[in-house]
Amino acid sequence: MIINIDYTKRCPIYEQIVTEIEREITLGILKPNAQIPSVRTLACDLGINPNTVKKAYDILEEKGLIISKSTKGTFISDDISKIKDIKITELMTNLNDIINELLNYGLTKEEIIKKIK
Amino acid sequence: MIINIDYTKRCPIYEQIVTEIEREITLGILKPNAQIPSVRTLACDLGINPNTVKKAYDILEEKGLIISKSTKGTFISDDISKIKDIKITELMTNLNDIINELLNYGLTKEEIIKKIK
DNA sequence: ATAATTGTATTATATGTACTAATACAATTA
DNA sequence: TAATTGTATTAGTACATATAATACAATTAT
Repeated sequence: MIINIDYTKRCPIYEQIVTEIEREITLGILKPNAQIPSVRTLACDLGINPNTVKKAYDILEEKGLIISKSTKGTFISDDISKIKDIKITELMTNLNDIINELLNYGLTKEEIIKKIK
Repeated sequence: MIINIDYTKRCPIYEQIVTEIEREITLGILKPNAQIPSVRTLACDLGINPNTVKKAYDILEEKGLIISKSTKGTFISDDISKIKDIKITELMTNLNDIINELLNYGLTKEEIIKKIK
C-alpha cells in the first residue's frame, strides 16, 4: 500500500492515512477481509512513527472499516456496504456548497454546467 | 460587521475573518474605500483578542485588499478588481476535484448534472 | 485642553494537536 | 527459538493558535 503523505497540508498524517484507506475501500482497491500492512510495516514504508499509523487504524476500526486481530494482523471489514453511500453524500454536500457560492458570485446554473463539461 | 466564528472548525479564527471579509468584498457588501471596524472594536464584537484581529488585517493588507492608516482606521482598498476572478477560479478548482472524485465512485457526468439541478 | 480612539508593537503565557522516541507485554507464526 | 503481530504507556518536542497585559504616537471628538 502506497500512500502519498503531503506534509504541506494542514490535514494531519493520520487523517491522510484514514482518508486514503477509506478511498481505496470504496473504490474496490481494498476488498473485504483483505489484510493491510501492519502498523510497523506501514510506518516504516511511510517513514513515520508507528504511533501515527496506530492512530489512523484506531479511527478506521472505530468506523467499522477495518478489524485488528492481535498477533494476526489488520484486515478490511467484511461489510463495507455503507461507506460508499456515505462518501458520495459527503461529496454531494461539498458540491452543493461550492455551487451555491458560485451562484453568489453571479454565475448562472448554465454557465457552471457548461464548465463542468 | 458580523462574522460568525465557528470554534469547531479546524480553520483558525484569523483565517475565518480573512475569508469572510474577502467574501464580503467580492460580493459587493464591502465597497472600495469603505471603513471597516477597528482592530479593538471587531475584537470586542467577536469576543476575541485584538491580536487575532490584527493578524487577519495584516494578511488582508498583504493581499492588497485593505489599507490600514495610522490613527485613522482601516479601509477597503480602492482597487479590488482581481479578487473576484481569483475567488471564482479557486471555487472552480474545488468543483473540479469533487466531480473527478464522484466520477471515480462510478457516477456519470449526466447523473451529477441532474443532481445539480 | 482633555479624553478617547486609531494603528502598531512587544513580551510572556497558555493551550491543544501532532508527532516522535523508547519501551514493554502477550500471543502467534515461521 | 526468533520474528512478527496488535496493543499500550510514558515522556518529550515542536508548532500554531490564541490570549493577556501593556505601551507609544498621532488623530479625533468633546
